[in-house]
Amino acid sequence: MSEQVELNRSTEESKARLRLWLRLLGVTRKIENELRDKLRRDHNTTLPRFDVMSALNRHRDGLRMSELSGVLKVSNGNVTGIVDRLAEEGLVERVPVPGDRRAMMARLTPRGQDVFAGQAAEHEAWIDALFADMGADEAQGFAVRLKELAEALETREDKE
Amino acid sequence: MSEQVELNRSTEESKARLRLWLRLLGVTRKIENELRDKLRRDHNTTLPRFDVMSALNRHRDGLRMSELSGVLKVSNGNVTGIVDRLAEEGLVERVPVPGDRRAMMARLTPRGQDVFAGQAAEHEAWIDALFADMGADEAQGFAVRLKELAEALETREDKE
DNA sequence: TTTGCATACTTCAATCTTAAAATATTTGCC
DNA sequence: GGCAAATATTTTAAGATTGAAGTATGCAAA
Repeated sequence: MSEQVELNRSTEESKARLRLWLRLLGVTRKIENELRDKLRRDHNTTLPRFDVMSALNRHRDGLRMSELSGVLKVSNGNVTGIVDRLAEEGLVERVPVPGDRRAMMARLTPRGQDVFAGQAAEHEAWIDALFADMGADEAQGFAVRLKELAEALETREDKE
Repeated sequence: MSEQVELNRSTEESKARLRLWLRLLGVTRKIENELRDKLRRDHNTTLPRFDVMSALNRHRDGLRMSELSGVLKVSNGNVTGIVDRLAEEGLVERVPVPGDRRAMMARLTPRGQDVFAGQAAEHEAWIDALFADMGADEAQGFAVRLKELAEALETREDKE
């Protein structure tokens, strides 16, 4: 009978976690959709392009293609295509890595930095408005907890 | 000077919200990638296919194509393609809506229900493991707060 | 009842995305 | 030095995704 109780508790717990996951996914998609619309409307760009430029903006010396895909949590081939298109427009450039001819650094061009600066300022204001419901303290607490969760995920043995 | 203080406070607040958003996005992508791998490895399917079947499973009478895209927060054209592929495999079927010849209901076939049941059981266990860091109470509190945020987002005037 | 706008869905072109194969280079081992 | 395995990136094919255009049907006002 205590096992029955345990089973019920466990099932309830897993249901709670599942609901949390579905909420997380729903909120994230909703916000992504809003940002996508605004980026297209106001800056004639896309979310993946913004993400790439944002990552490169945080790393002024540039990032290797593989580091870029790692940061963005997308595949290698994916960033190849996005960087190709940004490079065609002169917003990003590929720079060879001294000492390793296999590798390539991607980095913002001066024009890319200018263009991104305008996008980023608005982006921050959009986020600010979308999360208006949440004060700074709560947002920070939330972020800290999510960071712990992320670390737990990284640490996890991927045996399953 | 008090305006300077206000500006600083406001900027700090918006930075905290931005960090929260980046964490939310990062955790969501990480988990999506894990689920994608597992679905492919163990069930030879994809995340969008699972999402469609999951939505249809929660609505046994079926959903109109437009309801389906609304629930999943993706475009109409997108679900058309995914339902096409699921229908080819006999997992989903399209049913005309009596009284409105423009509309179509998508619903799981009996085989689709069987196949999905197997996927869903494992999916719940995966989520349970991924969120092992978080107890049921915390997960529920988190979910409640996200729901409030989602409602605030829905209510927001989209004037910007 | 006809005409025009709205609705539901599909199609289309472009971009994004993944997983796997291919290419080029580096590194370790003998 | 030379070869095998590992690493960094690109290419490829299939699927996913969007936004806009196209098609068919419904609805409502004149």
